[in-house]
Amino acid sequence: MGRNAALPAGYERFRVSAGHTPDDTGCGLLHVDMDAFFAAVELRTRPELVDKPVIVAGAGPRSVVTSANYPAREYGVRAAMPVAVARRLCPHGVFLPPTHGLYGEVSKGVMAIFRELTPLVEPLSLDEAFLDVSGALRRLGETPAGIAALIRRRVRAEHGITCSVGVASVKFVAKLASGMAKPDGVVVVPAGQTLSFLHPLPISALWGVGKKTEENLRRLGLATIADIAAAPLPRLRKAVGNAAAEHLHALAHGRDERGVVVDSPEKSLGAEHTFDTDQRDPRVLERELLRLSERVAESLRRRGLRGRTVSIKVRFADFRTITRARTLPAATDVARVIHSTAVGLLGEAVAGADVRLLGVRVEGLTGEAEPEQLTFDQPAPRWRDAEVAADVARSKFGSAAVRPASLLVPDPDPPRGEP
DNA sequence: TCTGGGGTCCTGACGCCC
DNA sequence: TCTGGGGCGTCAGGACCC
Repeated sequence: MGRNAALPAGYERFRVSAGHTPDDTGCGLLHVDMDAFFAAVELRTRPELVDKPVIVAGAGPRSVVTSANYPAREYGVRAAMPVAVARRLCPHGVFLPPTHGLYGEVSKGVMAIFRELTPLVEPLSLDEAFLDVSGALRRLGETPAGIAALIRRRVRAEHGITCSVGVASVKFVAKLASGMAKPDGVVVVPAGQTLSFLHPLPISALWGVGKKTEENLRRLGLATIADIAAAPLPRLRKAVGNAAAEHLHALAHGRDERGVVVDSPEKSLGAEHTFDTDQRDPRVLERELLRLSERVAESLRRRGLRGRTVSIKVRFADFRTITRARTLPAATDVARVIHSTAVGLLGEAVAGADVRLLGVRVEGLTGEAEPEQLTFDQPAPRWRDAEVAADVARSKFGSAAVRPASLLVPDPDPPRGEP
């Protein structure tokens, strides 16, 4: 849902409006971003709420806002804000629980529209994607801005939500442009005006500059993208490290060689849970690790993946966060194996401390078909068979159909809103 | 204000092997 | 036998993104 920069003063010339379309020759890259996606999807079935502040958020005491419509934003409500704060800012707002399955379906439909127009589609998340349309212009008999308009018409007509589009000659400029187009608009940055578009903007507009990097750069007296472009590389390297310095310097000069990547393989897969109240009972923690391991193993198997490195994440009551990892002799997609590894790591990391969050992640993913290294302590393949059988049962009878016995005892911190 | 859950990438330290 | 260095894998942590 992006960092929305409102259209800065003097940037009207980049906006597409009735009777005005900036020169879009050479602008083959589009960034399409749904407006307040989750909230917009919820409003399709609750049209009476359209002009009211609507906030999509979890129900727990430690939940945060996942999406807020524009009326809610007028009260200062933002994504990632604690729900308690959002309620204070907007006490009469309508708070809705997220329905993730539905967002996934709408997202699929929207991405399908994109793929009808060009095969070069790179989804970034459920609600946004880069499109390379340079090869599709002649076939469609359209200009880039024309394709942007077509996309917006179809998304609205077929899915009942609005989106904003940035059109530019390089990816990250298209992304900045879509943020400025919000809500429900199009911004075109002519190829020849890329630098005059970029240079007045604050450094925080650059992809990869968050709070910490911004502080580091400001300490050097760098405030705008023009300052970054003019700064000597060695100075930048000292402030933010080699990779980030090269990256930011290139972006500040309007250079972004990255093309649209259609299929990038997943590198890791994980699940985590924040307890409603901090927990220190080892039995509760191990049971939560089992639940998380089950979820991770299930989604590995669903995707036909296995992973070699199991890592856990522990956030303590004081918000200090640690990770611990162990690499296995062979890749796995078996919950039992992931869980026993995670429990071992947890024992080493947590000694009677209050735990706020637990996470399990599997990295070093390979396809199921890739050869597996056999070892003497290979877990009995029966565990995997049993878990695959449970997958089948769950797909037939629902996710609660098959659970390990230890997950059936009363839980002091029951998971909420399981899809 | 008091901070979710899903990810990616980078850096530095360290051990191992050649 | 000792030493050094490069390359690589692993691990931990931090920053960033949506």
